[in-house]
Formats: sequence, C-alpha cells, structure tokens
Amino acid sequence: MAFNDLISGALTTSGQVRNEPVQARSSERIATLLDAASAVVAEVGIERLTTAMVAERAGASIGTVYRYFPDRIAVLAAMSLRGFERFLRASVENLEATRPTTLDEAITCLIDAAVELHRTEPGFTSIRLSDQIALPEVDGGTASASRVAAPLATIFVEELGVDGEGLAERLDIALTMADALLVRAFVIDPKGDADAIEATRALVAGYLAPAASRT
Amino acid sequence: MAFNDLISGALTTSGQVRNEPVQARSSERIATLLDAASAVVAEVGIERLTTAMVAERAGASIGTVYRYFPDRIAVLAAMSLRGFERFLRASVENLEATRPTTLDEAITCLIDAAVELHRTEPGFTSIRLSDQIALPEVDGGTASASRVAAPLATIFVEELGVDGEGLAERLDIALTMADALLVRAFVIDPKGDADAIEATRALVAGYLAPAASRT
DNA sequence: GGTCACCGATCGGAACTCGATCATCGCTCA
DNA sequence: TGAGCGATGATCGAGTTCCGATCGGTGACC
Repeated sequence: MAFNDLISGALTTSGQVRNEPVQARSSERIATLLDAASAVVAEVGIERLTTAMVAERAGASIGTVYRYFPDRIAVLAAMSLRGFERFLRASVENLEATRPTTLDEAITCLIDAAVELHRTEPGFTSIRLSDQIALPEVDGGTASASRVAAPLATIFVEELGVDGEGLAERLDIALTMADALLVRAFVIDPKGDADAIEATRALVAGYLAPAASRT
Repeated sequence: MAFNDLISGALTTSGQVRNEPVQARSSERIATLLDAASAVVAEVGIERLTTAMVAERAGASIGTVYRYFPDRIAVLAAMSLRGFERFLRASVENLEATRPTTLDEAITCLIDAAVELHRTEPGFTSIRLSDQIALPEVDGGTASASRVAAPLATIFVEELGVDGEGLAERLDIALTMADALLVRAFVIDPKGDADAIEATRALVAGYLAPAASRT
C-alpha cells in the first residue's frame, strides 16, 4: 500500500535492457531469460556462464538474448538488480505483515527477506559474491546495498516513526554489513548457516539500535 | 620476527601458478604480470580484463602469461591472493611497530594495513568487490577473509595475550565485515572516505571488544 | 649442451551482429 | 463490429569478430 508507493521506481533497470519491451510477452521473455541465467549461474558459476547456455535454457535463441541485453555482463547485472528489487519488495511485505513495534523486529523483517532470497534464488549468493562486476559501466559504481538503503530509510522514518537523523547512512552501512555476513553464511553452508544468520541479525540490530529506537 | 614465522605459508599460491619459477627473473615476471593485471583491472574492471591486455602492459607476450598462469581466472585469483598476503604482512609489520596494548590499537593496525592496500594497489578494491570468482575451482570456496583470520587469531592469542575463546570465528566475522565496509569506503571515494573508514574501525573494535580485551 | 624462458602465429570456441521471418497490434473501411 | 492490412515488435540462427588458450620454434641462462 503506502509502502509500495515508496519503492516504485526506486530501482530501475536503466542501461541494462537494450530495448524496452512493448508487447506483454517480452516482459515474460526477460523474466524467463533471467531465471535461466540464475539457474546457469548456480550450476556453473558466473565466469562460466555463456550467453548460449542462457538462451538454450530459456528456450530462446542467442539473438533474443542480445535483443534484451547489450552484452553478457548486462545479463548478470540485471539478474543482480532483480534480486535487490525482490529483496526490497519482500522486505516491505514482511514489514506490512508484522507491523513491527521495535527496531529489532523491523530488522528481522529485512534479514528474513534477504535469507529467503538466498534460499530461493539459486544464483543469488554467487552473484552477491561477485556483484558490482558491471557497475563501473552502469553508473557511478554505487554499491547495490546503497540503492535499497534510501527507500528503506524513508519507510523506517515515515511508517515506523524511527528517528531519521542520519538513518539513511546508518542503514547503508548496516545493509553492506548484512550483505557480506549473509553471503558468508551461505558460503559456509549452502542452506544458510543458522548461527551465522542469527549473528548477522544480532549485529545489525546492535548497530542500529542505539541511535534509532523511537517507536 | 616471531610474527613472521606464524604467517609464512599461511597463504599459498598452490594451483595458481603453472610452473614454479626457477630462475630469478621469473619471479619478477610474475610480479610484473600481476602489477599489470592490477592496473588493467583498475582501468577496465575484472570482466573486461583480457590476457592480451595484461601481456601488453607487462611488456610480455601472451604465451608468457600462460606460462605462469593456467588461465585468465588464475591471474585474477593470484592477484587477489597476493593482496591478502600483503595485507597479512603489512598487518604484522604494523603490529610489530606499535606493539599495541589494547585491542583497539591492534584493530587499528589491521585497518591501516587494509586501507593502505586499497590506496596503493589500484585494482584491489575492484577485486574485493568481486573476489571469489575463482574460488569455486581453487578450493572449497572458503572466503578469502577466512584465510587470514586463522593466522591473525594465532598472533592475537600468542603475542597479545588476548582470550582465544572463539576468537578465530569472531575475527573471521570481523574481517568479513571490515572487508565489505572498506570496499564501501573506497567505492564512495576512490581515495577512501575518511568517515567510512573510521566508522569501520569503530564498528570492528566495538564488535571484538566485549569478549576479547584481556591485555 | 641442456634446460629454462620467451615469443607470436594459430586454433577453437564464445561473444555479438544482422538480415530474414514470424507474431502482434492498431487502424480502416465495408 | 470485425475482417483485412500494413507497421512495428519479437524471434531466429548462420555468420563474423574477437579472445582465451596452445604449441612449436628461437633465444637466454647455467
């Protein structure tokens, strides 16, 4: 509801997609291609992903891949970006569902969303390990975590009544931290090491707590 | 001195280098090649690095590159590994020079070493952004931060008299965190955002402090 | 003289292009 | 209103280019 307005357009695929899709089936195609890419990454890793593999798995031709993505890297970048979008949406859903009263609960919503993503999207951990590959040419090179920090900060302030003083900055740091630690959790154990995940949650909450709790 | 014994052989280039160099000039060659690779990465990014670029910049031929490295990825992996070696050595040097009495001072030694590396080795930030690319085939996929955590833990315990209980694990987490946050600092500002660096230092010290200080 | 280091033409395969073909949509006019 | 028809979008895949990797030959070191 209100949350969704805040995040619409927060993340764009500008520069990633070659031709904006006009017909409906195109959007599906893109989704299918990204799903295929995700599966391929999970299977052979980022470096060994070839555009031919993506095309074949998606049931498309190579030409179709290049219709939507300028090059191989753009496919990976788009995949990464879609992951962040999903994280944002899932976070918002969790926040709406639980309506947290403490910052700690709010953090849990975000961590859960991220963990869920690592679990369900097979190639996501891999791509987080080596994200940013493409960013030098996508834009200034802003880390992906920073992209979600701003919209989330808005939500925290406007909807949860958290003190906004420097929150965006702190959230950015917190997300960078959480990102790295969660990746670590999923490197330790493909299903996500429970201790490492809990440690992450505690650490992030501990970091954000002192300044922010004003629910 | 004693420190150096602890870290010798902690990091090896096993599997990275094709033929162990016999003649002296070979070691220089490898260093030159890695320097070239570092510069290329800083310029065009990891994905766009080609073996030809590395060869040309190093004043060598393509064949020479492949004499020392089995493939393109191995060049990047070796570069990453050399960075971690340098970090370890620089950390040890800093520790020896300052002989810290508090954990906080010790952390500062490490952070300084890492910051220095980001500053002097142009491609290091990039490769930290997307490290691990090669690790799936190098070994079990252990995150690089974990590799330095163990030897550093030994030093902390044996030389600084810090409580060793679960220290390796905590150091691992701390380094993962520091790594990500420092990369962030250098993405924000190529020279390394001072605030972000200080925040990193504070965060890591804060995380390690409660359990460890027993100097 | 034998090994080590180096070179760069060459090969194979993957990234990417391009013109032809098929699908869809909006418009027109009976 | 809906059948026909162009225009534009979407798809394809053989062809081209470029890059990773090899290999046999030449020079440097001991």
